Amino acid sequence: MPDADDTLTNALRRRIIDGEFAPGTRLSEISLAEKLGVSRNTLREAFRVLSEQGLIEHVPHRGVSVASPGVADVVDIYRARRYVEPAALAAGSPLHPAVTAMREAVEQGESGLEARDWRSVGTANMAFHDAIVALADSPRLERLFRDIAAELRLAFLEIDNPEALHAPFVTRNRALLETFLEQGGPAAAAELQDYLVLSERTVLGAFTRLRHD
Amino acid sequence: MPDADDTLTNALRRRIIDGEFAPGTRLSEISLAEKLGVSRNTLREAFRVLSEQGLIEHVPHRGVSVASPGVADVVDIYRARRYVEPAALAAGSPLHPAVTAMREAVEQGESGLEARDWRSVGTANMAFHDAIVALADSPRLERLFRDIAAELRLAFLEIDNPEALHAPFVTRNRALLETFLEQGGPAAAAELQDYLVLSERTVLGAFTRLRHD
DNA sequence: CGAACTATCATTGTTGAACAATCAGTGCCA
DNA sequence: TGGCACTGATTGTTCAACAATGATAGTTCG
Repeated sequence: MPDADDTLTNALRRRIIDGEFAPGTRLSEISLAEKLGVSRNTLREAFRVLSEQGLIEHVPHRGVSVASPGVADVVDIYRARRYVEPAALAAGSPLHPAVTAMREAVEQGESGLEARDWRSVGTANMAFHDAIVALADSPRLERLFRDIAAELRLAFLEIDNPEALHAPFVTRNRALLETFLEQGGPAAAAELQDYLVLSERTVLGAFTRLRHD
Repeated sequence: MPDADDTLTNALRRRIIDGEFAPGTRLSEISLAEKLGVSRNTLREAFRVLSEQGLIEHVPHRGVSVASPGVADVVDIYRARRYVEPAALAAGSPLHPAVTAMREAVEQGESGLEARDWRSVGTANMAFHDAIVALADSPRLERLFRDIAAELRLAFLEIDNPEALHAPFVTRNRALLETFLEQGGPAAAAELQDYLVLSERTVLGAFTRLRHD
């Protein structure tokens, strides 16, 4: 749920997340401005925003390129997730509106699994964890997670084995939701810790298997 | 330790944090650009960055103004701090380089207290907590804290009773550091929890005492 | 032959002026 | 008094130009 306005920034953001520009791709001001039908100055403003969000990297006098998260980034992203998500879940109330979003995300993941639409499964997984963070009712933590989730999507794009990446976690999401509702936040938080460790290991495994750097 | 480059953005950032523009002040593009000796376009790019960092608020077609954190913001900021700082301290190693920074911050706070230089005490306090977050070795959490700390400074500016705000925490910082070194991370984390609750109460108290909204 | 140097070129950084789009305040009118 | 068009100011955006920087390629010299 990124800020609805800022049309250009969000359009560019979506394109990047959707993989239209592969991670690491250099984004030329002139050609991209022409492609998007905006002026260089306007495009540069959008660049500054996305750069601050970590979606693109800006090297002075060398332009911007789509971020291409490495192993260190994935490790850091999961470290931050472990700081935030379990604590949010532990303190979250089962009556919180975000629980509805959690449930919907689980169901959407299940139907995506059935249709073997891994892309949709990945989106549902992210929505599930976004809902967990929303339990904390903290705009600032939500912003952090939004940025982190976007970076993670770029990492997923690099891996390009969506089934192994997303499919295993649909049933885990369902189980986590049930634990949360039936046994309460702290029990679910413990389960989420293991969940995140496994998820990180999955991503890192696919990463190092792909390119050795 | 904000990104060293981006001279204009950082210059503006520092001016805002230093209170040159009071919270809520409207920042006119034309006059400010003239004042800083840059063009409107360049200034707008800096605006986008600072807006993303939460230091200024941007309302479309109505310009930007210096953020003026309210009670809800302070509450949220402390919520986020409680998520991050105690956990970082609990898992931190006494051998981490950031411990040196913690020690230096404590000493700087003590000498500031002696000189009754509350401004310097406030800076030292922030540096202390910044060092705590640095224990986690997480660039993304550090970025979160950097933004949060800047917002908090704006809230402090609004209150304008620096002694009550900063002085009580110098001895607490010293005590917290000793607990961390002598009794370990988890004990220090518990102490920090209470510390943050007290700090939040101090800020909120001064806030509601000042303006009832 | 290879390495260092230099010239060229493309791209980014920044500016200034211009105009459209929108908001805020004013005064008019019913 | 309450709504309404009008006006002025500010922001949003574009364009063209130039300076500053980095990358490339070609050249020269050891």
